[in-house]
Amino acid sequence: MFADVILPLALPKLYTYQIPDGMKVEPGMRVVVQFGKRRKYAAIIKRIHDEPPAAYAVKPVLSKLDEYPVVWPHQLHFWEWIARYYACTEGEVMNVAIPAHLKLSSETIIQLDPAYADETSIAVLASQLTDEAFQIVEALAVRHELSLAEVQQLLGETSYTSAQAVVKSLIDQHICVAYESIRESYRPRLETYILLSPAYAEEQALHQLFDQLEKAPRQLQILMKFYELREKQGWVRKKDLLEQAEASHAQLKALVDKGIFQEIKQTVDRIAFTYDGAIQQLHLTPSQQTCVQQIHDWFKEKRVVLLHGVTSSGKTLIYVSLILEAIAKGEQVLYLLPEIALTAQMIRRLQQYLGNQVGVYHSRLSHNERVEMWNKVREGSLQVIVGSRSALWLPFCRLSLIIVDEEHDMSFKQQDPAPRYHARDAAIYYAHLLHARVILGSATPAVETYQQAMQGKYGYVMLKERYGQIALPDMILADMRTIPRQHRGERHITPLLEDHIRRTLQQHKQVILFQNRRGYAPSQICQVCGWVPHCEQCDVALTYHKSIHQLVCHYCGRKYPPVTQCQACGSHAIIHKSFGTERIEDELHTLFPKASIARMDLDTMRKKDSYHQLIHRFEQGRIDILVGTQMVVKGLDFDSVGLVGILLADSLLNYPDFRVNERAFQLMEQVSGRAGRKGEKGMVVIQAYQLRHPVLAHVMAHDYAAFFQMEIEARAHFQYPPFTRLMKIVLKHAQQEKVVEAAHLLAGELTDKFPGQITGPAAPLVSRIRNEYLQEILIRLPRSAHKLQEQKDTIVDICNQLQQQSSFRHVRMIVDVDPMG
DNA sequence: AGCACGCCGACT
DNA sequence: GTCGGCGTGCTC
Ligand SMILES: [Zn+2]
Ligand SMILES: [Zn+2]
Repeated sequence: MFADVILPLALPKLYTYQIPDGMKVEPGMRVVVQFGKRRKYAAIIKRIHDEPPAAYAVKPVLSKLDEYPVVWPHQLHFWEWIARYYACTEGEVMNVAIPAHLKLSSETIIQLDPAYADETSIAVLASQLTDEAFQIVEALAVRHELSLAEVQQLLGETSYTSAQAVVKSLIDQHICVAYESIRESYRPRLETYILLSPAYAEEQALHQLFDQLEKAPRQLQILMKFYELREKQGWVRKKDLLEQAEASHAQLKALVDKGIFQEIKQTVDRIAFTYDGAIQQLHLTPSQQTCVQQIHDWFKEKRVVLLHGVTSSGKTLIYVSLILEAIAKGEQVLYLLPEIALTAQMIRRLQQYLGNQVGVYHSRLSHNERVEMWNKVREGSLQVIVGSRSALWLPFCRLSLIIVDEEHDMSFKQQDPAPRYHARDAAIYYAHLLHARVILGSATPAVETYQQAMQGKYGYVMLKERYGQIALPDMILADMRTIPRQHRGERHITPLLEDHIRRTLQQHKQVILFQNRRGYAPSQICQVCGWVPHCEQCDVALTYHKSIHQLVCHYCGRKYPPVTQCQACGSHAIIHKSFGTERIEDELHTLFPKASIARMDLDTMRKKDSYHQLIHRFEQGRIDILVGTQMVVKGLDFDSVGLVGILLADSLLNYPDFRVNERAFQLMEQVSGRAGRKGEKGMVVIQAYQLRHPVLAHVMAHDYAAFFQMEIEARAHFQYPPFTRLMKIVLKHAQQEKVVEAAHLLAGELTDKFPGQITGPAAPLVSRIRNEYLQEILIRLPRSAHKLQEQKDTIVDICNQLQQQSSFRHVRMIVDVDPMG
């Protein structure tokens, strides 16, 4: 029999190995195989068959690593679909899908040849070998074994030749021997427990023991404590006994040596499920009950339901209700959140209703913890998982519901290593495969999602009621031009915002000021109405390039002369403006010298725990004004925020990205949701130049439907999703001329094949990253599934052909299916 | 992704 | 003449 296996590498094909007679394996099990000259990997069996390959000699499966499959057959189908849809290899999918500790690869270990076992024979080598080679021999004489990595370390930076070359010559001279070592890296956690020897089980023997220990009061004390602990919890951990009896290791060891105690090692869970609070009974309001009923009705005919609920409308309780039903039926539920930071908060809320039936899974768990969660989900002993997108890869055995909360959030799309998958979209496909259901939850649904719901492809349930009668905040626009002319450029807070901050602080309430993280898109802007020129073809904001004194479109690369007159109001007052991220703390300090001001962004939150510390300080009221980027929008459920300020809405509105409006609307709506508390109305001040921007009007009115109507028309007119599907090819190379040449060639070939579907090539806004120049090509693909896949495959072929040409071998090409920007 | 093989430049 | 640079191709 033969096994087609997936190797954890970016290889386009499966590889076939022979299964030795008597080895019992199944698809989904990990096996050790040799791949290439020496290296060994843990590969996953995808298919078992009896078709002997004719074209090559087959190598045998060396051993099996699992008694049970670590992934289910349905997962293997899912991986295959992901690889095809997102144009990557199954090996790359495997690499993101399974925990690092289930992925094994061998390392080369070297030893001295037995002929050099004694010191004299080694000493002889000193004169024959290079310094580096002899250094290795000396180290081996002491340590017996070295891995190739250790050799590299030993030679360090002083080495001119690679460790590999030195080792190879030692092996060729028969001074060293090498072998490949592959080891399981998962280590179960062991804890030592203390038992009383069976000999003392009898009462009589026990009495004798107490008498016997009369002369050893410390040991007697330990024995007494042992009884106490055993009585209390039924078992005795060594650690607890030592601590509570205040005993030393030596004293306990004496008892073990005397044969009174026995030590046993037992594997224990790393993740403690220790929620011991009261389990709350779920009470739904009438409108929430109706909502649950509506979801059930939709599920009779639809796989996916969009739950459109304004902030704090109690979406979580709806989820809890559905989770409880699934648990009762013995089924599993996956609850996906866009960011790891949100999982901790959510799990605390869910535990109030579900106790210890909930687990977390995300990439910040330790490698060993991830393996343990993996196994619990596979066995079905854990029914509910809250996690970030990586939780989608867990081996669920009875998954019946996937909840994608904050489904509009673009961080569900994986950016860098392939597969560049969208967890929401992937979850919907996975649910099809498993006959499971999906709930997409959001206050501001993604345009694509809402469109599907409006067309009847998804069920749609709206939850209007605001929980606890929290009123929507008052919305105020502040004109940036009210900053006195002489202070323009140095001041960024309008008199109106300043006034509202002052009043809020006087009422001892807190202020959050939002600043956009994506900074710096230099553009032209009308000073009178705030109009910004857009590309006629792509509908994205044009960027002003000072060096060439031209406006550039970052999608199609088209250049325009600078505008001199506003196309909206006719004014000639056009200026250049960069919507960057200003450090406004100094300004705040000057305006409010007594207020305590803190900043929350990726840079200041880099240190471990600084995030939680800051939140804690804010909750305690020790921070008056919190300035932050996107981080302050997500996740935090602060209670006493009186005012939220958006420092410069234009920085959200002018980014060259076809989704800007969607992003801006979602962000401003979400920021607004932070203002206010139970019973008290909050306030939101939006500072902007473009006061008449349509997105702002919809935000002011909290009118999602109107926003959607406007946006969907633009998407239709400019042929963006959901009316087409997009594919982006990013080319990277250290030399600008090289990427530009490759990009133009590629775009040319693509245009031949798919006329009218290609935009670009063009340099993106950030055109150089880590010493590499970038070029991007955008391709519009049809919506119908079979044509789509066909065209995708052709595009990948064209890319590979170009890559094959020796002059472009070093141009990196990254294919991004359904890109976010 | 490794790893080996193979073909050209600067050194013994 | 050799050593070693890395460009090219393959791995069941
Ligand atoms: Zn104007
Ligand atoms: Zn354009």
